[in-house]
Amino acid sequence: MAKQNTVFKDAFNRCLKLLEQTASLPSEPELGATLGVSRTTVRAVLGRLEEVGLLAWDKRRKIVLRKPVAADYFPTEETDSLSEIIERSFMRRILDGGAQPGMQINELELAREIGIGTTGVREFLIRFSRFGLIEKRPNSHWVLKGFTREFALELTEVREIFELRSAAAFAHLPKDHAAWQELDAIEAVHRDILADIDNRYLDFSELDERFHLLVHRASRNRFIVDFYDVIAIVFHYHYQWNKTNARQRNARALEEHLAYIAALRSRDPIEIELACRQHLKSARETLLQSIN
Amino acid sequence: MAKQNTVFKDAFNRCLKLLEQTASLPSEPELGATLGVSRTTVRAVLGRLEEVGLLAWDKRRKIVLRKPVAADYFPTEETDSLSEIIERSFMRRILDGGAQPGMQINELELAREIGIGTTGVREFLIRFSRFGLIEKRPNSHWVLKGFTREFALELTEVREIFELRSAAAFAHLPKDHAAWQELDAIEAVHRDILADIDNRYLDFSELDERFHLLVHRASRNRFIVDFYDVIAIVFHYHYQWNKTNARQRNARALEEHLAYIAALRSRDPIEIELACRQHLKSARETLLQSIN
DNA sequence: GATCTGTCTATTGTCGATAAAAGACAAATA
DNA sequence: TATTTGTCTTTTATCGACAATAGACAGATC
Repeated sequence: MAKQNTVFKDAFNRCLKLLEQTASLPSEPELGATLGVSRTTVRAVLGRLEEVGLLAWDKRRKIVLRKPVAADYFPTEETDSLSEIIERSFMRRILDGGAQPGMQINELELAREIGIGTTGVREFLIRFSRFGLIEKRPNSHWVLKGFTREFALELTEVREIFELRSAAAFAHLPKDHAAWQELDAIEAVHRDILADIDNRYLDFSELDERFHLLVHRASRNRFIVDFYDVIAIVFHYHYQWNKTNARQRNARALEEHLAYIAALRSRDPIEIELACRQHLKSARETLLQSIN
Repeated sequence: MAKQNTVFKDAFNRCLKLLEQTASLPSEPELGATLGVSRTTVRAVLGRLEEVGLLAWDKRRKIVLRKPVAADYFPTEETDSLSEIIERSFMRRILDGGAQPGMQINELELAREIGIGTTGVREFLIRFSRFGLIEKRPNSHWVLKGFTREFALELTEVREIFELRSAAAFAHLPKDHAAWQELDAIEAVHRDILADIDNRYLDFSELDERFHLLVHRASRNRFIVDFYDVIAIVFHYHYQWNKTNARQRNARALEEHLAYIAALRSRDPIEIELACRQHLKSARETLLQSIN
């Protein structure tokens, strides 16, 4: 096969979700915009919906015939794009400890294990190299530098420089800037999660990313914003991996975020710096604890 | 062809340089270490040297038969690796102004124009994307963000943060650290070039990179050191492109470097910061001038 | 006994081919 | 007249294949 049709399958699944709530579907361009795919894909989805008897489709008339059931959905394994599959698989290896620093990475072997072609692996490794965890020896193999203490310290050093700067810049955003509204929304989610912390503490990871990215964006500097990708991926997988004391840890981080948000609202540089430093310090400690 | 033999050709050319100075060649492993290639390539080089009558090769005996002439060398176009070719070609497009911000980048078209396969182009674009000049729309094209004023400002902002920090760290390196010797060597080259500035002002570009990279390394932070790649590539091509007042500009930068080096030697944080800021300021101005 | 060479295998770099997905344009419809 | 649909072309994502290069191992040589 030349190209996986994951875009189609994922769009199809998301379209089924829409079907659960409406009696008919909108026009092709509108549907395309909703699902974030091209009309070509929309038509393929509609075609399949008709085929399995979910939809009567004739030009502009798209009538839902029955509600979708679980069996109508494509399995989730088939909707993940190649890069998602390989990233997860690769990070698991690194974080699960099966991978020692200094180890060689073999493209072909990796490709076989994940069940994809070498091109995919190569492109992934190139993209991934910017996270500083691997390094290429030209005309030869990649070397795993490993998720070490040094890595974590170097990462957090730059993070702290950038975030302190971004937080300071946040205070200078004009009052009508969309970031303030987003900050309100984020704060509300914080309170929601805290109110039901025992059940929802795992929602923190995603919220954490959303909040810090918002702060970094205030720098209006693409290099600072892009660097947040590195932090996000490390913390994302770190949260998935290290679940010890997760409830307590996340509760504490949520409280720190609330203090940080309040400081941002105050627009007082000193308060902002204090709250930011306080939170970054515990984030660093959490990360370091998981290494040794 | 599956793979270019540029490694072989480049090693061959560098081996010819060695031949100009000796009457016989060392063992295969030693030669490999000198040229930075594997024994396989060394043997291919030796084989060719024998073929063209430059060398009598029998096991350990490798006697030079005649001095190489210009015609023995492979043309330099053939010794550049694919990534070098494509990088140069691509940067020329961006900097020469033929490329407007917002423009779409077509992989196939680019590949045809440069005369390589699409895989090479894709991998290059992925690697290149970390420089912040292009951006990918998934399942669709790349977008050129362009070498704009905003780009230059964002780049120099981060550069200044990192370099000030690295310069401060430099002062704390132990006295016997190899960096101090390298600093001496770099200073000597500065004086050499200044003494013959009219003929050698174009040597500045390479020296500039060597000096600033040394400073950045003092941070002992891979993210800071890696970021220097972005700066290096931009300034490298910028120097090649914008030759107006190059002599004067480089002479000034050389003087600033000397003051900066003296400040580093003094280990006085305030002097270092002053000299560093002074130089970074004029570097930024030079870069900005070339844009508008 | 250490290093070198001959030989062989393993791995990377690059290509062209092909299905999926995006996107352009004109005719149809409301 | 503004959308929508039908049809067609262009472009990307992914694969497998193969030459260049790296690297391993045993026998040869100093």
